[in-house]
Formats: sequence, C-alpha cells, structure tokens
Amino acid sequence: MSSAGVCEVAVPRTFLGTLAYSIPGSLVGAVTPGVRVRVPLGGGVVVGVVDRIGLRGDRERRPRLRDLRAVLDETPVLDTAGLELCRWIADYYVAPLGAVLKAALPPGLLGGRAGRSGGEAGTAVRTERVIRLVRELRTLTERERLFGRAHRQRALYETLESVGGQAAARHLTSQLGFSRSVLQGLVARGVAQFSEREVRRDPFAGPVEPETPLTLTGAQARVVAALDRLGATGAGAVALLRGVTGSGKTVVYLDVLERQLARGRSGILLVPEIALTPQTVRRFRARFGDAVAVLHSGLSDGERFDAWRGLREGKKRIAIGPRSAVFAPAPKLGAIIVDEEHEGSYKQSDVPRYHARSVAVMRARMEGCLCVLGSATPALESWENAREGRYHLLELDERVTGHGLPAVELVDLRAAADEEAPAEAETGPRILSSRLRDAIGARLERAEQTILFLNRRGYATFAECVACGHVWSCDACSVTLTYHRRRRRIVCHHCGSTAPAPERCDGCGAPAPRYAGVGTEQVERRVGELFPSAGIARMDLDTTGSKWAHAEILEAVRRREVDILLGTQMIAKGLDFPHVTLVGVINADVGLHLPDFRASERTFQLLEQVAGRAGRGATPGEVLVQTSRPGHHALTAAAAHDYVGFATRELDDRRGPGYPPHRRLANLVVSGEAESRVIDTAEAISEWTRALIRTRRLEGIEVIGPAPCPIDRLRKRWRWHFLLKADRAATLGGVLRFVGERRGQPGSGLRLEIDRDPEALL
DNA sequence: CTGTGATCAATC
DNA sequence: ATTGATCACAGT
Repeated sequence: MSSAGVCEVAVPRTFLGTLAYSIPGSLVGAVTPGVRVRVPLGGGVVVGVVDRIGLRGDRERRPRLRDLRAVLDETPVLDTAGLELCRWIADYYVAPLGAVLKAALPPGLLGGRAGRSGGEAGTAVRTERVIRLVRELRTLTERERLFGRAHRQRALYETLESVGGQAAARHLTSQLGFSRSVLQGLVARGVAQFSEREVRRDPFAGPVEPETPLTLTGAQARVVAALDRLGATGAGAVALLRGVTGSGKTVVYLDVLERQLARGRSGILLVPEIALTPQTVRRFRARFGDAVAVLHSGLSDGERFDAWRGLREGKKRIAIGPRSAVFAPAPKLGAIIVDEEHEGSYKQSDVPRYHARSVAVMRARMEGCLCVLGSATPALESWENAREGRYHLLELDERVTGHGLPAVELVDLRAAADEEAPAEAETGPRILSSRLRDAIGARLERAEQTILFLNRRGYATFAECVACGHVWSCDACSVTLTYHRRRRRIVCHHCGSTAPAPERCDGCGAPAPRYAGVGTEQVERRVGELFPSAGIARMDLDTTGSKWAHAEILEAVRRREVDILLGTQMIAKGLDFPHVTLVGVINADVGLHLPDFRASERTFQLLEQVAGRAGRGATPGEVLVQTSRPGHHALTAAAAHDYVGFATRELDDRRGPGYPPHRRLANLVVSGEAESRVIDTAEAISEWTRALIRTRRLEGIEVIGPAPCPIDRLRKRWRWHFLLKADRAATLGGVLRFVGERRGQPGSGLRLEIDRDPEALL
C-alpha cells in the first residue's frame, strides 16, 4: 500500500493512538494534516482530524482499511505548530489525541455526531429552561382550593408571582431550594408552563472608556525592557515575573503585548477563570480596542467560534482567556503571558489533564516566542526552574502606591487568648476575635471597607447527633455534608446532592443535630449581628449562581454600598478596591491539614493573595489572620511577606519525601462502583507496573501504594490510587505510556485515570 | 429454544 | 463513547 493513499486520523474516542484510513482518489489533494475529515468508525460516522499522511511507523499491516468519507476543511483547523503542540500534550499527559484536539478547538467543531453541525460554526444557541405562570389566581380562596396541602407549590407560585411571573428553573432549584417535582407539580396543575429561553449575554460588551495614560515606574520599565530583549531573541525564552501584589504586573503585560503588536506579532494572556471579569477585560480593550478576543466559557458556541476565527484570520491579535486560551490560533505568536501562574485551576481535571502553564512554556519553545509567567507567589516548580537558570527571573518588589505591603498580624485563636470574648455558650463558636471585631468597627467608623476571607462555604461543615455521635455524610461520597442554613438543606460539596436539614437523628432518633465547623454563611450571620448597620455582601459559589452575580456584587463594593465583603477564595484574587484597608482571615488553618503535599504552599499563596487586597489606595492596609497554629511556617512567612523564605523552607520539607519539584509525580486512580474489584484492580495494575520497572531495569522510578484515595468514594465510585515518583520526566513518561496502552481500559465499569504532574492528590 | 442483561474487547 | 460478540440464566 503506497503511503500517499493512506493517513492517520485522530478520532474523539477514549483509546490512545490514531486510526488508519485509506484516502479515496477524489480526496487525495484535499487531505493534509490538521483538516477535519468524516470517517466511518465502528457502526457510525464521526468527525476526526488528520494527524499525518501515511502510516505510523509502528503499525502492523492491515489487509484492508476503510475509506475517508469526506474532507470538511479547505484550511486546516490547526496549523503545523498547533498540531505539533497537541501531539506533545497527548504524548506527555497520556491522553488520546482526539481528546486533546477537542479541548483545543472551539466547541462543535469536533462533536461526536457527524451531522450537519460538524460542518462550520457551532451555531447552537444557549438556552435555559424557564417556568412561567400561565394562570392567575386572584383570590385566596382560589389558591387554597387549588393547592390544598401542596404548600411548596403554593410557595413556588408566590415566588414566581413576586418576580414577575417567570424564572429560570435552574435558579429555582439550585438557589431557592425548590425541588424539581414542585416545578413539575405546578405545571401539572396547569398553573405554569415550561419553555426555553435563549441566554445571550456578553458581559464584555459595552462602551470602552479610553485608557488613562500610564507612566511606568522605573522598576516596571526595566522589567518591560528585559522582557522585550528576551522576546526579540526568538528563542522561546521563559521569564518568571515575581511581582508583589499591587506592583503593577498588569501594566507590564499591557506593554509587553503592545510591543509585540508593534512588531506585527500577536499575543495570548491566560488568566484564571474567576479573574476574567469585565473589569480586567476593559483594561485590555481600552488599550487594544477591537484587536482583543475574549475566550470565555460563558460565551455561546457561536461567539466562541467567532472569536477563534477572528484570531486565526488575524483580525484579532490578542487573546484573553482561561486555561484553554493557550490554544488560541494566533498566527505569528509573539508572547504568551500566564498571569497568576501558580493557580491550580490551570490544570484541567478531566482528560486531557494538561497544565496550561506547561503547555504555554512548550508552545513558546516550539514557536520561538516569549513566555511570561507572572505571580506574587510563584509555584515552587516555577521558582525552582528560575533558580536553576532555566527561566529568567525578573522581580518587582515595590507596590506602585509606595506604601509597601500591608502589615500582617497573626491572631491566636487558641484557649483563653481572647479574654474579652464572652463565654462560648452565649455566642456560639468564636468566629471573630475581639481584635478583629474592633478592627472592623474602626473601619466602619472611618467609612473604610473590610474584606473577610474564609475558604469554606455554607453555614457549618458538618452535622452531628448530640446523643449518639452520628455524623451526616453523603450517600455517594465519603465526605460529611455541609449545612446550608438559608436553604435549610444539607449539601454534598463534591457531588452536589442535597437533602432537607435533618429534624432527628437517622440512627437514634434524637432531635436536631449540632452543627459545627464555621462556613461563610455563618460568618455572614455573625457579622450581621455584631454590625447591624453595616452593608454586608457575601461572595461564594452560593451567591454567584447566576453567571454575572459575581460582577454585580463587585460593582456594589466599588460604589461603596458594601462595607464588609466576605467570601471564599473568589475574593482573594485580583480585586482592586482602594478603600479596603482591612483584610480579616477568619481561619487560616482551613486547608493546612489537607492530606496533600501542596497544603502549605496553597495556604501561603492564598494568604499572600488575600493580604494583597488591603491598602491598595492612599491609606495603608492592615491584615489580621486568625489561626490556631501561629507558629506554622506558611503563616509566619505570609505574615512577613517572605516568599523566598517560605520557598526555601518548603523546598527543603519536600526533599525527603521526594515531592515536586525535586521529583516528577503521577497519580494513578482506579475507580468503580464495586469496592473489591477496585482494590483488586489497583493492586494488579500497580504490581504490573512494578514488574515492568523491574524487568526493564529502570532506574530512579518507584511505585508507591496502592492505597485508598483521601476521599475514597466519590459519586458512588470507590477510589484507590497509587503514585509514580521519578527522577526524570522521560522515565516517568515511558512507564505511563506503557501503563496507559496496556492497562488503560480495565473494563467492568472500572476506570484508570492517569494524572501526570497532579495539582492535588485528593 | 429464545430473550435479556451483563461483561468485555475492539474501534483502522 | 459505541457497538457487536459472547455467555449465563430465566422464561416459554
């Protein structure tokens, strides 16, 4: 078989590798790497992407290949460099190339179905289900007759009435606590109807104010100049920009990108998803106008396709977006900037489990462009690379305000440390020390704003029976249920399942449980009691259900309608409010005890980030961190704003156990519904891997485990894992690929997940 | 003997 | 993911 008549195609399936097809004579000229093709697969037809013309070298001959059915693109959806990057990801992260391509291309281009929609733009309209009242019940008697004892339906009716007759079904069930059957009941009674409503909101649209002219500080100018020199080499240099919070990294990014544009190059700015606010985008639009393409999961498929096409055709030159924007089809790429490069959300949690920072570095090397990793608290991996000279280290250690970083004080929560506090019986668990309470009071008097941070949502983290000690936990996951007081439900934060708050113990029948472990909802209540006249806003997943509630809350803070903003890590990143002079961390110990090797690093980063919200205006800021472990190095280092000290100590702590960045890590998780099969399979695969290492005489690589995962049941699946630790990335990669190919699909409803360079081991 | 569901392997 | 092959077992 001549190599001209055949090709390898990546298809959207879960197995590794590509499939071979023959090219019918009529299509020969049209088939090139990177074009989409329609191919027969099993009993159906799917859309795949041509990986290469000719067969893979390692392939055994087949008597007969099936024919390509059609070629869908004149221009490849990925250029040579893009395809090469995707191959690297597939290889490195042991993922099917088809799955990588699916993640890299706009939604709809590579759908499983090979229908009409596989053609051009994904024109799918995003809709949401709406319930609408269709019958008016004017009199009370009429309502009573109709609803009888169906009081939830009546409540729903009245809710809908009060919001103007219709509401999104999703909002009613997830935010307001109506169950789906109540909605259905109302429809069944003929009082309401369901319909679909198109959702189309572009939060980034709207007038763009011209940028207020900025002059770079001396330090910023030096950094920009250094980056410019690095970029000009065309050698794919990587720079780590460590700039303290408030040192003006964004201004540097703007300048770097502007210089690239001036050279006829394009640029990509990656930001963590939650930092992609209209506020951020506005700054870039103000500088670059229509050349900016925003890639955001909140956009419809059609809008995303338009942004993608705009970039590919050179009409847009700057791409801003989360993780997947690292694949932006920017021709003549000059720079990729990864803001907040330490953020864990750059790692994708499902296949392909890539890290956008690593992909950015690899892409820059492949295309010879500049890569800038920016953070106040770099990931230890990046720090180590900079220390060893693989990345160029640049630093900004002055805040632009000239005020210096806010003073941080650790407030000891233990024992009688707080003499002024009344006995616990009167106040419930202590949430605010008198120190923090007084500090908030002082800000209220001076009309300054306060941010309170607690990385735990809900009211209480668990419910416990006072009589027998029973703790309510999820049926599907091995975690305790969080009490949400306003919703009057207990909720699993892993699978989302909920149940009404218990009235008595399942086991012994004793009445009402005790709720323990403070969450943001409880802080909100307590703060409201202590400061009844203050404007309080809570920002966490529960209050930002609707897509842009988030931005609305922040607008209220900006207008100073809010005196105290309280929330989870959502409020830790990037917020820039000049009148915030106090940041209070309710409990810094949350997260410090997690069974994960990054627990200390996470805590340090979060504290440093949240502390950076204080004192960004004319008045210096103050930070109070409540903790029961005031001696912990993550906390003392954060209090001293001592990144280098923290990194040195933490690197040292990780040397013994061989955690990254000293050694390379992969987490292999076996999951399934039958516990015994999961254990057996985890043992079999880990033993098989050990044997592989032994027989191949591989050095510098070990298998650790298996053991149950820290959360050993999730969504009804039992989970066991084992680790691979290796000195060299190449050794690890070789073993992982072997495991993936030979044991990747264990069958019987079991799954093997391979997570290379894991962000967390939970 | 046929129908049903579970399990497993292959997909070019 | 999806499909088809294979097999145990229940019902006819």
